[in-house]
Amino acid sequence: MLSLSEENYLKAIYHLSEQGKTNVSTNLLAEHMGTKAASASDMLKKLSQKELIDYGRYQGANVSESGKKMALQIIRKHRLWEVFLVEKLKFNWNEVHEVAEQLEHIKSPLLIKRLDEFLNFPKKDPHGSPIPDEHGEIKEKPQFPLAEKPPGFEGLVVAVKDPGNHFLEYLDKIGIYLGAKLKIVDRITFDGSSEVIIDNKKTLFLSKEAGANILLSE
Amino acid sequence: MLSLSEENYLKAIYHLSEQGKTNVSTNLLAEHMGTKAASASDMLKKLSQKELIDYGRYQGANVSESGKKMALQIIRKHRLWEVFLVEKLKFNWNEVHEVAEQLEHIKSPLLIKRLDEFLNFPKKDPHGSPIPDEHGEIKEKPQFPLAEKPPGFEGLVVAVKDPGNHFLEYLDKIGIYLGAKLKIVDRITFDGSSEVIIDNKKTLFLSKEAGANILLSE
DNA sequence: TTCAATTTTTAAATGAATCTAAAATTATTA
DNA sequence: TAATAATTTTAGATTCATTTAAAAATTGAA
Ligand SMILES: [Mn+2]
Ligand SMILES: [Mn+2]
Ligand SMILES: [Mn+2]
Ligand SMILES: [Mn+2]
Repeated sequence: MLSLSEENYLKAIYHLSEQGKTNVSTNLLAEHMGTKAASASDMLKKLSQKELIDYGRYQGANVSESGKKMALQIIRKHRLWEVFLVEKLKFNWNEVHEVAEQLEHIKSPLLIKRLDEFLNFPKKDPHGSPIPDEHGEIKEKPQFPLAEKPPGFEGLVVAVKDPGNHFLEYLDKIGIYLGAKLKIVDRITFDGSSEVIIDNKKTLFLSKEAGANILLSE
Repeated sequence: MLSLSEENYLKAIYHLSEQGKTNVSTNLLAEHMGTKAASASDMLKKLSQKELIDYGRYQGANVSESGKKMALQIIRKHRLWEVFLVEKLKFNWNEVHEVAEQLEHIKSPLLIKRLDEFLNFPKKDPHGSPIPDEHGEIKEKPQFPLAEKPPGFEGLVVAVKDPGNHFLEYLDKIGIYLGAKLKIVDRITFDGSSEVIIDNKKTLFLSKEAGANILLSE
């Protein structure tokens, strides 16, 4: 059984791998965990001993098959709890992550099975991220950062790439939500920002950064 | 902020105090926690330093005012989660305690406020124990162990004193549940057992121990 | 009321998770 | 490619929760 710290580190390594980074470095991991490199280095050794990651000194880490499975189960729990908080307890989507960070460590297979049933087997968390099934399988339709699509493109807002608090608050403020219909009207060459229309109604300008963080369906 | 261990020890001291024991002893506490006396002794010193208990070397411990408040908040969370598990996730009443033992440590005032609302402000947990309100107030109607009431007495089953797994399973098996109407028909002098009728239907014999653990309303 | 049994505390160790500082290794750049 | 810079690991401490063993205090029985 993994400790709370082991679970959090393993999840971080998995998430960093997903973001393209292969051979996750000690410094990057420490930064993500809010700890120092020495601590991350110790943990890499420990997770490696448990064969949850492939790791060699100075070489960086990658999740192993069993590590990936473990990580996905933790992520499954995290996202199911986030759905619960929003759907049942009326949390705002920017209030759920911290609490889910705690709830994801509760040990009870029955609890997760029943929670999944209670929530009617949701496929997405409140930020549009897919919820792995009990075997760690993820099915996700193709989605694209708004900033990468040309003017004229129309799609639905299906997720945010990095669901940070401030970004979600900003989306609330400007009226962008999951499921909103969004048409790209123009791309400003000067700064890479986008002019968009939401639900055929409101026109908005989104910075390059915002556009990179909003994911659209085809 | 209290650590997980501190919370569990404090709660244990509170529960033991409630069971009549004044000046909770190191050994008794250790036994309840499944640890050794040395560990309990260390923890008593620590909780005393934080002024959550009144304690002097060799003198035993009693919860202080602030300690009682803390303990009742943890118990509030524990019991709200138990209600959630039974009412919403269809757990049996004998499956909830272990999971609630974990869930009670989740730190989020908003979560508990919303959970309480979601459950429609329950006053009792699935074993009939009262749920303290947000100020730590408990209101409970008088209740009596079945074994202490004479033949002829009629009342409702309102709680079990010590909701251990095996006892709850046993109650399920013989058809006793919270809210059942129960009439005491006879008391057997030989072994202190009781003959009872449930819901004016089924006649049963209950051991002295079982009778002491079933609480009836007036 | 004394002294032996019991209880409680303290001392010394261990393992987990963290830190700072120093050493080792790898990467960069002049 | 050799020195320097950056990264990573290791060494040595610290804090927390636990243990075993020994010492101290209390209790209670003769
Ligand atoms: Mn999250
Ligand atoms: Mn977490
Ligand atoms: Mn319980
Ligand atoms: Mn607990």
